[in-house]
Amino acid sequence: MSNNQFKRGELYSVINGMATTAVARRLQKNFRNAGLEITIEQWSVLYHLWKEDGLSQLELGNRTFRDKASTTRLIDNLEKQELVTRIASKDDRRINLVYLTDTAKPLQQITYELANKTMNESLQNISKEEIEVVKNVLQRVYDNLTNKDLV
Amino acid sequence: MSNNQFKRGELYSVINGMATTAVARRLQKNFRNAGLEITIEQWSVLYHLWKEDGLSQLELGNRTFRDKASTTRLIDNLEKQELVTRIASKDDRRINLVYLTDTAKPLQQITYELANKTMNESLQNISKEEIEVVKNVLQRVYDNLTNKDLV
DNA sequence: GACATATAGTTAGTTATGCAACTAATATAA
DNA sequence: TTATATTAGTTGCATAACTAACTATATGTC
Repeated sequence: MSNNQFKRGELYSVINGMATTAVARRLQKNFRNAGLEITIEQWSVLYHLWKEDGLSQLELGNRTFRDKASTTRLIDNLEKQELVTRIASKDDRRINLVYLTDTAKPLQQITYELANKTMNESLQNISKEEIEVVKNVLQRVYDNLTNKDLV
Repeated sequence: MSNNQFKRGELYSVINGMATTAVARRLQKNFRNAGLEITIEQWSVLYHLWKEDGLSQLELGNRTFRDKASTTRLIDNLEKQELVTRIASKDDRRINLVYLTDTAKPLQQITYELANKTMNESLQNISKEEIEVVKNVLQRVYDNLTNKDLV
């Protein structure tokens, strides 16, 4: 069909996404070593709230590539740790708007630094041009799989 | 420190590995649509056994980038489905060698086809050269994070 | 041989994932 | 305005991840 076939022996290493998994693990380790109790999944939610506070659960799910059930539990856990609060929208009471608490705010600076540190560790000896190609290709892969229905 | 910093706004999309996640989800969906009951994680183990049957659990963990606890459960589930069996090594009874059953064998052909189909769907309009760059960079990222101790 | 150490695998505990079925609130149509 | 459909979020169920503590077997040293 397409002409872009991986050799079979290489299929798994690509699908597995070992590199991105390793980056996530390293970031988690860097959080833990700094005494931060949050998971990277929780951080991914906080990250988007620091950019724009008061998003709905559905919107947070979209931005972090999760379904709504996963988003619900993640926010449950963030609420348990008192890092966010749910506030029902005045306009539409089906919607929960998620807001950062004062506890969450000081985490922004330190976690950004740890994320940058992690990226530096990951990207040693990799050129800006290569990074651009990777980002671009991963985005196109993502678009290939989400912008059309399953055949 | 390094000169390869992502802009903050781009950090998450890279760390999250959205593309590889999307590929994994699509492969899972393609399995399900074909009536196959296995998860992609289970498939990743079968994949390595089809290449070389009778690996130890530890070796399977290494090849699929999992720790031993995760490998144990995955093989528990594969055994429940009667796709593999554990046989204690004669030489060292600590070691479980994992073997494919006759039930697993016919899955190889169909799952390889579905994996190739998934890769074709994912890699539409992406050139061989770009794919080479991505594979190379991801490998180097992985090496950066695993070939040395945490700072 | 006896004791300490290392290794392979298991188990417990916590978090996270996805799907499917459900509730509650809103929007649409008759 | 009442019945129907859609939407946002929750819950149940199953799988999977990692860490830490554990068991059993092997190895190494005295």
